[in-house]
Amino acid sequence: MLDKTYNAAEVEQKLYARWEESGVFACNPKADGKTPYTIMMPPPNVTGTLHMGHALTFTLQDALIRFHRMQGRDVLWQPGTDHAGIATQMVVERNLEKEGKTRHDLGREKFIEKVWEWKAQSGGAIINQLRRLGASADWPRERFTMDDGLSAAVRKIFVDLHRKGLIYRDKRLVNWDPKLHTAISDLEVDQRETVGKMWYFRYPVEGQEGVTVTVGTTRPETMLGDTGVAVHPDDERYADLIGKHVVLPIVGRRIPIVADEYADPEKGSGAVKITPAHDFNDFEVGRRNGLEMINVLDRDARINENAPEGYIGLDRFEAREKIVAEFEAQGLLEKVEENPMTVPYGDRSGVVIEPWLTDQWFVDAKTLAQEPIKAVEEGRTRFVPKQWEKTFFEWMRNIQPWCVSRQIWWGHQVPAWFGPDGEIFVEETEAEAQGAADKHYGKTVELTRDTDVLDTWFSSALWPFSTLGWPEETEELKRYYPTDVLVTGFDIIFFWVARMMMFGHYGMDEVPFKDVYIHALVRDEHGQKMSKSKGNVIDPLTLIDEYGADALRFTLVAMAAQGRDIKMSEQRVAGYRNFCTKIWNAARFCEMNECRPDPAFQPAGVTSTLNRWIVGKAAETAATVAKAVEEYKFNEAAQAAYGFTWNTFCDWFLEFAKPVFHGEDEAAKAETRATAAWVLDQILVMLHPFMPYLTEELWGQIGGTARESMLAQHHWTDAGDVADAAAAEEMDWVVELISSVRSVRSEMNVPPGARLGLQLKDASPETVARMERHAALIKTLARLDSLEAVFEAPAKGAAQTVVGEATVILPLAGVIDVDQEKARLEKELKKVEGEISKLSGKLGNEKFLAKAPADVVAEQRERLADAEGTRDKLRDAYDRLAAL
RNA sequence: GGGCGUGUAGCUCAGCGGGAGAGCACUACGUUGACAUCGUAGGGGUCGCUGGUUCAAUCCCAGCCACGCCCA
Repeated sequence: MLDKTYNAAEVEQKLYARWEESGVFACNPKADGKTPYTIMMPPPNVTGTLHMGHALTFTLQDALIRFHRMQGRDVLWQPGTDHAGIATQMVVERNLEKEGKTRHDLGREKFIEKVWEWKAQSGGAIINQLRRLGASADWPRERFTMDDGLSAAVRKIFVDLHRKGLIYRDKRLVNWDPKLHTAISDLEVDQRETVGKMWYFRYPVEGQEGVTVTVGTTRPETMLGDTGVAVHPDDERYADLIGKHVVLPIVGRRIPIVADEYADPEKGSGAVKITPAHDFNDFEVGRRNGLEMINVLDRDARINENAPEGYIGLDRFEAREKIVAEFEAQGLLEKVEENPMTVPYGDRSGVVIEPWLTDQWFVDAKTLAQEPIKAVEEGRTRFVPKQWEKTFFEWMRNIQPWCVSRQIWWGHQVPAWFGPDGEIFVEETEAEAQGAADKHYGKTVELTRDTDVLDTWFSSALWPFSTLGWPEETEELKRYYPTDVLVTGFDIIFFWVARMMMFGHYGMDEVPFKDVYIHALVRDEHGQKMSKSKGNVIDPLTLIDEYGADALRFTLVAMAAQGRDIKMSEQRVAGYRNFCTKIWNAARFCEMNECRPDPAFQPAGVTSTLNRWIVGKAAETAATVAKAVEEYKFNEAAQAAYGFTWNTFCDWFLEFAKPVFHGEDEAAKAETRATAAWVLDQILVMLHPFMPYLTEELWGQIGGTARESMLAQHHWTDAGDVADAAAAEEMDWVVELISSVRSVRSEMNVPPGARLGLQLKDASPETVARMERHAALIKTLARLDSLEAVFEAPAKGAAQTVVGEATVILPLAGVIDVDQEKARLEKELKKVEGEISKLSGKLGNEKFLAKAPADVVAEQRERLADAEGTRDKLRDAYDRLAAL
C-alpha cells in the first residue's frame, strides 16, 4: 500500500543511488542498431555552485536525455566541469590570503599543486548538486578541462593552428586588467554606463603665440602618451593647422596635427588628442598616420618612467587629478562637462580595464568563423528559436582576433618556447621544441617556456570532441560526434557556442551539433535578474528541499516557453508540488481499487466507451508530449501532460470509474481496472522526463516485483491506433450533461446532498441510449436519483437548461425560486443570442459567402443552427416557467 | 545610434487569420472513503495605441507609445 503522502526527500535519495548503481545513465557504444543521441553538458565552472540558471538548463537537458533514452536511443549525456582559469585562481589565492601569503610566495609550481588540492577537496560541488536535481548524465565519463587527455587536445590544436598561421603572436592593444595582471578578451569586459566628465584641454600650437587647439578627453592621464592631434580633413576651422605641431603641455613633447576622418567635427571642438598606446581607436589613427606609440602605464596602471618626473609611480586616477590641476594652473583647462559614457570593467576583477600594448597570442577568428557561418546558413546547424541566428551572424561576421593568452598560472600553459634571441618554437612537448630549436640554431641552446596560459574558453571550445578522446580516433568519437543538440543560454553564444563551432569544424571537419537550443534567463518573480548584490537569489537546492526536485523541474519545464524569460515564483513551485501530490493520490486510488498493470493489456482491445475514450485520450496526449519535446516546446509538453493527468484522468475518468468499481458488472470492472492501470502507466511514462523521481517511485511500487526494469530505461511504446471519435463524442456529451446539471444546481442553490430526478426532454434515440448506457455514472456525479426521457412539458417548478438537442429538466417543486430561475435563463438566452447575431451577421455578408472557404462557411452555418436550436429551447423553457 | 524581443484576466503567462485560454489569486458552496497540497460552481479581458491588408485581424503589415536585453 502506498504511503498516505509522497516523501520527496527520502525517495529522491534512494532512487538516485539506484539509478546510478544500475548504470541506466550510461551510454553504450557497442549497442548496434540503436541510434545515438548525444548532448554535451556545458561544463559548469569547477568553482561553481548550482544556481537557478543551472537548474533550468540542466532540467531541460535531462528532460531531452530521459525522453530520448525512453525512445530507445543510445543516449550519451557527457558531463564535466571546466577549470575556470581566473575564477579558480582567485578562489585559491583568497584562501592563501587568509594565511597571509600570495601565490608569489609559493611560486608557480607549488601554487598549481595547491589548486589541484583545492579541486580535490571542494571543487566540483556542483556535480553533486546536479545529482540532486535528478540529472541523468553518464557520470563515469565525467571530464575536466585540465585532464591529461583534454590538455593534450589543447596542445595539439594549438600547435596545429599555429603551423597554419591561424594562431599568432602579436603586439597589440589588449584589454588589460590592472588588478589581475592579465589580458582578457573583449567578451570578458563589462561595459558599464556612467556619467563621467569630459575635460577640454588647450594645446598650444608651436610657433604661434596665443594659438591653441582644444581637445576633449575623458581620461586626462592618457595625455602623457599623446603623440598627435587629429582633425577632420574637411574641417575648415583647422585646415591651416594640418601638418603643424602642438607642444604637449606638462610633457613638452612636440606632436603633429594630422588629418583623419576619425575626428568628428560635430563632437566637442572637432579636434581629438591621439594616444595610440592607450586607446583602441587612437591605435588605428596612429597606425594610419605613422604616429609614435608611447606607453605611459605599467601593469598596475600606474604611470611609468615614460612620463615626466613627478608623475612616475602615480596611480592613474591620482595622475588624472594632478594633470587636471596642472592644466588649470597653466590656464589651459577650457571647461569640464558632464559626460554620459561607458567605462570598461573587468567582469572578474571589477576594476577599470586599460587598453595596454603587450605581446599576446591571438586566434585568427575571422578565418575560423567562415565554416560555422556557412553551416548555419545551410541549416547544418540550426538555432532554436531561429532569431538567434541573427545574433550569431552579426557577431561572427564582425569578429575580431581572439586574444587567447592570459597572464595567470592556472590553466593550459601555452606550448611555446623562446630561444635566447626570442625565436619562438611552438611544439606539443618540450622535447620537440628543443629538437626544433637545436635544428634551428645548429647547436643546443637553452629554451624558456612562455609563462602565459590559455583562455579557459579555448579548452572549452574543444569540449564536444576532446571529451570523446580526440585526437585519438576512438569509437566514441566516431559514434557520438556530431552531437544532437547543444542546450544553453544566449549569454554564451559568443563565449562558447561560436567557438565550439569554429574548433569543431577545424578539428573534426564537421559541425559539433545539429541544433542549438537557446533557452531563457531565470529571473525573480518581479522580472529582476537574480544577483547576490540584490539579494533576490532563489537557491534551487532550497526549493528542492522544500518542494522536491520534481516540483522544481516541472515548474522550469512548464515555464520554458521559447523566447520569454522565466519569472520564478515559489508559489508556482508549490503549485506543481500539489501536482505531484495529485498524481500520488491518483495512484493510491488505483491501488485501492485493485487496478494492477497487466502486461498482456491491449489498449486497442478495450470495449467500453469509457475505456475506449480514455485510452484514446492518453495516446493522443503522449503523442502531443512527444512532438512538443522534439520541437523543444517544453511548456507545451508540460501543459499537455498536466492537463490530461489532472483534468481528464483524475477529474473525469477516475470519477467515472467509481460507479463501475462499486457496481456489479465484473467484466466491466476488470476491464476498467486494467485500463486505469494502463493509463496511469502512460502518465508515469510521459511525465518521467520531467518528474523522474515521483514517476519512478510509483512505477516501482505499482509494479511490485513484476516490473523487470526501471522506468528510466522503459521504452516509450506506441499504443497503436486507439483513437475513437465516437467514444470521445459520447463521453464529451456525458461530461457536458453532468457539468450542466452541476451548474444549475449550484446557481439555484440546491443543497449539495439533495438527490434530484432528471428529465431529458425531446432527446434523440441516440442520446437516450447514451444516457441509459452511462446512467450509473451520471447519477453519481450529478447527484441524481433518477433519469427519464420525456416529451411533454415538465412538472411544475423545474430548473431547465439545454444540452445538445435536448432540454434538461430538474424538477424542484417547492424549492425553486421562479424569479431566480427566470433570471438565470435570461442570462443564458442573452449569451446565445449574442452568438446568433454575430454568426448571422457573418452569414448575411455576401462577400463572406463568396470568398471564405466552403468548410468555414459550413461550420458557421452549423454553429448558427445549433445556437438557434438552443435559443428556441431556452425560450420554450422560459415560457413554461412564465406560464406558471 | 544599430539589432533583437516583449506588451492578452488582479498576478505569471500560453495561444496566434475564422468560436478569447491556463495556472495562481478572488467569490460561493462542500469532510460523497484517492487527494483540503482537495472537490464543485462562479466572477473577471475595448488581446498597448493608430492606421492598413483581408469577406474576416488578438494573430499579418506599417507607424507610434511603453518596457527589457544585446551590440556600438
